[in-house]
Amino acid sequence: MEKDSKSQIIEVALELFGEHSMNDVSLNQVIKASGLSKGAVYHHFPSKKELIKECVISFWEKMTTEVINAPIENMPLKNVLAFLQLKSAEIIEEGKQKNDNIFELYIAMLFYVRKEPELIPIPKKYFNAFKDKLIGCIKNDQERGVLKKDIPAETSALLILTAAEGHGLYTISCVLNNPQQELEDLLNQIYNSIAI
Amino acid sequence: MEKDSKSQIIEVALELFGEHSMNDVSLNQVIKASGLSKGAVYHHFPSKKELIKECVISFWEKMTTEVINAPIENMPLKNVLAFLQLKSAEIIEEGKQKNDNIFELYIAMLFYVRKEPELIPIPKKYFNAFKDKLIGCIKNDQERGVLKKDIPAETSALLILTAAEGHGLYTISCVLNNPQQELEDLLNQIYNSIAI
Amino acid sequence: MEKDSKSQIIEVALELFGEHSMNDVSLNQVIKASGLSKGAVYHHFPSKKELIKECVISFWEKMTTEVINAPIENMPLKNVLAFLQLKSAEIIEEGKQKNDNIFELYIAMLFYVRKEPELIPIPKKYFNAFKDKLIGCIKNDQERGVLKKDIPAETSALLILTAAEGHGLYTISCVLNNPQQELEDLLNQIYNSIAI
Amino acid sequence: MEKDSKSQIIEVALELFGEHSMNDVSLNQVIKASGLSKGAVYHHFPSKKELIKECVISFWEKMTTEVINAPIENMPLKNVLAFLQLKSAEIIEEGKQKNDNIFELYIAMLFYVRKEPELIPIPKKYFNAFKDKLIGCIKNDQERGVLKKDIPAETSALLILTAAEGHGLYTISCVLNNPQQELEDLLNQIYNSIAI
DNA sequence: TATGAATGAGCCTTCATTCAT
DNA sequence: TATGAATGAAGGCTCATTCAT
Repeated sequence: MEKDSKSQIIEVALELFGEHSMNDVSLNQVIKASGLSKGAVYHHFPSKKELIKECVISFWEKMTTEVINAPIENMPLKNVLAFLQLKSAEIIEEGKQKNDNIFELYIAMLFYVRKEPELIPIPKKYFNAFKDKLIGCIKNDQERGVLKKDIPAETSALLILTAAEGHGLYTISCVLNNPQQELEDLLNQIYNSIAI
Repeated sequence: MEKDSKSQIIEVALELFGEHSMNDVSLNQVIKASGLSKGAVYHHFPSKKELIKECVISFWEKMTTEVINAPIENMPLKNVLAFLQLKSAEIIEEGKQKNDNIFELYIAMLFYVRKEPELIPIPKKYFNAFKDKLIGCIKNDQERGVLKKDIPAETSALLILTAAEGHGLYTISCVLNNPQQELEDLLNQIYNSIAI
Repeated sequence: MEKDSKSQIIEVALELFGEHSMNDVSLNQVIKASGLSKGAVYHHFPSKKELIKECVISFWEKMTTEVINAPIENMPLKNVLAFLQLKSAEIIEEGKQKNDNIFELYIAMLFYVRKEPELIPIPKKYFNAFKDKLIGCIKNDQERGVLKKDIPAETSALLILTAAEGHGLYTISCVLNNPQQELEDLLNQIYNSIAI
Repeated sequence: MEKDSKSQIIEVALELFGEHSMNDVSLNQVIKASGLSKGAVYHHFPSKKELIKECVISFWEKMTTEVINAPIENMPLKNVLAFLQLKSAEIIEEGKQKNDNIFELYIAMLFYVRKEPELIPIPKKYFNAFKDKLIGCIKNDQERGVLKKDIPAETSALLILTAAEGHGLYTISCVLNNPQQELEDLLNQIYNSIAI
């Protein structure tokens, strides 16, 4: 079955991309790890570039689904932020234990898109899905009278996202002293600034 | 003079690293661009890795000096934020016109350090210098009664930095619709939340 | 068929190793001489080291078969020694005419094994096959009453081998005046000392 | 003083040649180990080839002096053979403990001369000195009625030398089971065959 | 669909050597 | 005498890719 081999290759490649940098993973490694033959891989993907492209697409699709399925809907923002902290802690911990680093791959995936402009919509979809979910929660809380109504939900959501993103970057570059505490402080300050 | 050739090579390499990704620049390219011979480069740097290391160091030193010399001291925070927006716009514009992208290199430099833990202090110094400057401005404004005194300057500074960082990341990954406007919104919201 | 290319490469390499010293033969030379491409050679051998290893194995296997097939069985020792002299003369002559030198390669092969201890059994097999053949002849002659029975065949065989070996070494280092005469003298003296 | 630097370089080079194979030692290594500068070495030796040449000469001169000074004169052959065994054991032991291998270097030195025929007389001198010493001892013993007079001392000496040489070769190629015992057996058999 | 042998450009690195100072 | 910057050929090796089977 074509489908099987193909998606298996993508999966294996993504795994390797998580362990090393995308640039440092050769097709040979993917081939060896996939257990298939050179010809088989080239049968499914005309070139390495194409394989990577499909990996990027697959990656963002997974991320998007994950966000869409995140049990955030109708949560008070307070809880959402706690959820974010938890996720962050998880990723950091995982990065320490395993050899891979999801966040690093995530950044690489974000960057990759620049070279293939037709792919831009894909991470954008993820980003917007994320932002929209946040906006939804914020608006809910505004309705419930928990958050100030005169601060645009859009900007608040963006602030949460960018701050978390920047914090992640600083974290994996080992520039922060106590990443988890600092993330908590950041999100708290944001929350307090928009809470009634 | 050794100094000349060596620093020239670093300079040329950094330039190339700005145009393509650090990983994609071969020593041959550096050599060709430097106008020197293969042997000459290897005379100054025992390996490509070492050359990159010195480039990373040089990069962060430049960045740190730039921050330290930034005419931010004693500025009201309002102006500092305007200054940040200006800088951001500049970088974005430059990235569009030239082939290089300072921000992408900046991220790569941040990441590189993970593989060479002894280098971590170097970007950390830059980061702290930046944060300290911001904290200074915020405390000044607090003294002057422009900013709320009950919000810790430290966290506010970190919020500005992470939000700007995250915004940069989102910008170069083409995920935002109107980056400059959105940065303005973000910084405004932050400012308003801490202003009296 | 894999076999063809692979063994062809080994053959070509062994030829070159005979002409120059193993160390002085570059993979490029092997590649050029084999008529294949760089990639093809690396497809069959993961590294130069591995190629050399397989050459060493192939060399000793050939040598061993040659010894095992040598028409020495049941010959009187006298004739065997004459046979040895002939072989020696042949090798010396060949070395003078062609560019290669079997004996030099032989020594190199003997030495190589030190760096790859798992290969030691291979030349050892050759050596023992040779010694056993000699021992067989000596014992035969002892039975026939041609050679003294109180001198251990084992040591006599070893004496013949080591003396021939040492003589070979001195010959190719041009230290002897009349190698063939001297070899005859040596073997004669050994023979006489154990003959009745 | 030119003499000092020059002979120091040779000494250092010979040391390295003992540790690695002559081919594998680069001038850079010699330069680094000598503590001198590139230019300095090239001031003394026009090329690597010339340096090696002088090392070869120096090596054989040392060896020759050593033989000439060996306290063998007037010794009964019996003792000389015991002395040889001792020396052999020493070299083997040293090779096991240190990283270097005198015997391997010795062979390389013997071979080297083939490429530079004008050097042939140098190891030849060593070889002849050794042989002559042995001949002297044998003749002494013949006079004293310990050794048979009808066996030419020349051939006996050569037999001892070649057997020892061959034994050495077999020893360092790990082909023998009990090198020291076997050397003793060999020399004993030779001795007995010429003793009265 | 799948195999794996073959290709050749290009990568990082080492080396002997030259030469201005 | 001595320094060390510079040269460029060559070495071992990797890689994406092609293609006959």
